[in-house]
Amino acid sequence: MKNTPVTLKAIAQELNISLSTVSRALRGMPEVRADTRAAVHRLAAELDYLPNQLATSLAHSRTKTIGVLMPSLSYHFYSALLNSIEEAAMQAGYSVLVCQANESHLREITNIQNLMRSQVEGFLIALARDTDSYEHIERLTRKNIPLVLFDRYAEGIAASKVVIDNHAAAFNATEHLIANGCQTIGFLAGPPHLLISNQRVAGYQAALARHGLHARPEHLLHCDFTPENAVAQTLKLMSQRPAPDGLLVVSDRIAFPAMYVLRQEGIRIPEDLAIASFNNEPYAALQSPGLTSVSQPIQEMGFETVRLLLKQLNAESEQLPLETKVLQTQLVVRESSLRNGSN
Amino acid sequence: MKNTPVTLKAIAQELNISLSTVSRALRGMPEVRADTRAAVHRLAAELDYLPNQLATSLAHSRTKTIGVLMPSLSYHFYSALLNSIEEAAMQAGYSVLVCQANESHLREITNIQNLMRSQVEGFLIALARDTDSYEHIERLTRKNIPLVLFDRYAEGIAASKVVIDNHAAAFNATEHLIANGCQTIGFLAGPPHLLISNQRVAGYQAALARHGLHARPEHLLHCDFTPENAVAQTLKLMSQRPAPDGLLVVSDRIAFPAMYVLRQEGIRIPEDLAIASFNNEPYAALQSPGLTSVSQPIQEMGFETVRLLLKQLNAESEQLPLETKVLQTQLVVRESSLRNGSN
DNA sequence: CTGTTAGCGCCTTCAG
DNA sequence: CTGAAGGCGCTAACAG
Repeated sequence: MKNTPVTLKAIAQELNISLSTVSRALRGMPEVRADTRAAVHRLAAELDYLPNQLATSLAHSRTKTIGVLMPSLSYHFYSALLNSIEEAAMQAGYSVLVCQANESHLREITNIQNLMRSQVEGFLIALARDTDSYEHIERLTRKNIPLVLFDRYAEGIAASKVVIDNHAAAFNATEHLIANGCQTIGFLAGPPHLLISNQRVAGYQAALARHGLHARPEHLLHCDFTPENAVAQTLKLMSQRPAPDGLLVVSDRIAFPAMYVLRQEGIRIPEDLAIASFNNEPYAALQSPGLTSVSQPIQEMGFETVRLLLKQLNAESEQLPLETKVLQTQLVVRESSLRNGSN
Repeated sequence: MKNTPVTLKAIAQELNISLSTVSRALRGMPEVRADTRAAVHRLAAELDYLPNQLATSLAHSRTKTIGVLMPSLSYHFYSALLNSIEEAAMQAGYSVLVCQANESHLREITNIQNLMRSQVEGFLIALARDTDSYEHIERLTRKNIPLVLFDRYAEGIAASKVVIDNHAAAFNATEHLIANGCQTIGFLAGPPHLLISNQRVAGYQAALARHGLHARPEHLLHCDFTPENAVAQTLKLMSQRPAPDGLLVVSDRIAFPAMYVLRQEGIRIPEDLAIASFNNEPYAALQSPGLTSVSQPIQEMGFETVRLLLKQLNAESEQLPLETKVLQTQLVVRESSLRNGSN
């Protein structure tokens, strides 16, 4: 026997009062007599009543929900970011609907549609690795749907965003390698169309130029973020002549497999090859040697992202000026890039 | 100007036909004339119509959604599991609503409530670390709400579950250490009330007993899964006399920091201390030395979990017999536990 | 083949 | 302070 769902109507009938009175009592509206309110609450508790959120949202035409689109939750960076986003959203009284694109452009598109169908009031998006056109995002902005991009964005999308200064961070990290005696610095980059990767490449190249070092194209290799590919590209890079004595990596996710295979190959870090990377995942500190890495303010990024979205959600006017929040990063220096002889 | 949401009614008015005809046309019901169907589809596409899922679900009293409750998505194991669950659910035409408890009992309770309010049709749950009473879960089973526990379960909950044989896996791993010459084997366990941890402890102790080795209580230490605590407990364990020459760890999440601090301390792996662990996360292979670890069939676990839930969702009778699916694990042997001299 | 009606569970006027 | 009525967007009989 299927127990009939406990609804406002059920409670009302049981108590021989009207449905609307029950609704008011349960929502703590002041104009309900104390004893009927008490009776309602008692019965509701007893029956374990939970409001049907679908119905509430439908009636309100308001879900108090925001959609979050992540490239992949298997990256520690994004799952950590999700935590801060969830917390910030909760504090503001919003729920979060999370989707992962699994780095796929197609999946990103269907995820956005699903979130739209679920009537999310706004979007928080970091682009998937494979996303190389942006009509699905622009469709959102055209409809004036509140949207904030974070971390992985793209140029030309008319949306607010929360990002770091990738160019500057890469510039600094490269200078750090140079200061530690590196003369021939390689770069393991992300996919060629990934903007934040390209910005980091540009910063790296600018630093080389600034210090009169030659940026050799054969020392710039692209990776797709899989460990296998990272290993392969690392080996390829090290087979170039002259071999690099320094290495900047676009992400710890690539740096870890790289360090692994370098150890296998008997290449000493940092003596033969100094390494610096991005994201400063917890595991970077647990490497031997510890991995020098650009730390991103994950907590702040999550909070800022939500803050910018809330601003749009609460805005009176439709056309809010776009904002770009650039967060500060910090190079966390560990042994992987420290050479005794230099600096 | 806020663009009025595009609804069935809007399309119907524009086309001067009835709302239900539009509905039928859009859902591909056969009894609609070809040309009106075409007109409807054209306009819907033009207006970028997306059905309001809240309304659809309300009308159907059916959300085709299952709630997934994870201890934390920052653990690679669980985010990988989520991927396979999402895939299996999608194949069956279900959406997934994910929550993370952040290892908190309280958060787990509120997450369940939120998912109930969202009218999920069933639950997939792995218990949070801090969960040590189960009324919130039993409330679900009492209401006959479809539920499958996976990985982290508890005894006495009347629910189907998908698990591994923790006792056997720990027994095997311990025997493997013994075969590699370990005489004094320590165990870094999880929190004292975590069933799967206790099962692993029992398996470890059984293996020791089987081989006539003494299970010293001072060689069994509990960790809370934070890296800091893992480091502290590792140091504490190694300060015991006699010092262990073998170590079993309840999870790679604890083994990684442990290996790190052991290296810091100049303790050689596996020469001084052979190590084996659980979960076989991708980083286990990237460690130096590679970490021997019990591999769980993540994909299969996700699929089985969904399959058992679907069975309940599609069941005619209310009271389906409970099922427990025990999946096979495999000890992936790497250098961390291999000693040349022994075996 | 199409329109009308009622209803999913809840909220919100508007009367009383 | 309480009840009745209408509506949120959609589906599902029931007529025609």
